[in-house]
Amino acid sequence: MLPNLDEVDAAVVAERVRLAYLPGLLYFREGPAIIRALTNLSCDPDVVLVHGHGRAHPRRAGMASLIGAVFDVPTVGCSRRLLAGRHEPPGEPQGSREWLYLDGQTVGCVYRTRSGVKPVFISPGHRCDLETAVDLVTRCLRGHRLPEPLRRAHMLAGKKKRHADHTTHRDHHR
DNA sequence: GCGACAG
DNA sequence: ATCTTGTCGC
Repeated sequence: MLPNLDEVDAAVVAERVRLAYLPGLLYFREGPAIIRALTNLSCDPDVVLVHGHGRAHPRRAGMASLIGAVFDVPTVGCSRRLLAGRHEPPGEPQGSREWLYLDGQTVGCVYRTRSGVKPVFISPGHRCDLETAVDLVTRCLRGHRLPEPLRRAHMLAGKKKRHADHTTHRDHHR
């Protein structure tokens, strides 16, 4: 939780993906697992930071937008790569930012979370505006490229996957 | 037709 | 995402 970023709850699930990844259709592939994980949380979050885009999507309906709609919870999208839109390159110093435009609309922000690394793409998902989205990500930074909640989720997911793979590939299962 | 293309 | 060699800074 803010402002210390202490972990107050966590839920991790392991599911086998059924669909191939298609740009713009990530939700169909990974949405189900995310929904299940969020359902397993003990506490309901005030906001969900999603590793993916929100409004910065060809149809303005990225993973963050859809996950937010499912639970009617505020969501913020934060991605490492651009999916749609155009922008000027942000300055090198940490904190430098540029708007992300798509079809004449400002759909996100290209933000340099730390100097020397590629910027991240922040866009509001559900029940959130761009200003608030950038503010949330900013307050979740701890000197790394990605905000702490996403790094934490990544680590937990990796742990879960390694354990699942290990368990599945053991001989004494046949 | 060519390039772009979340995870 | 996953794979994978090499380099850089705390």
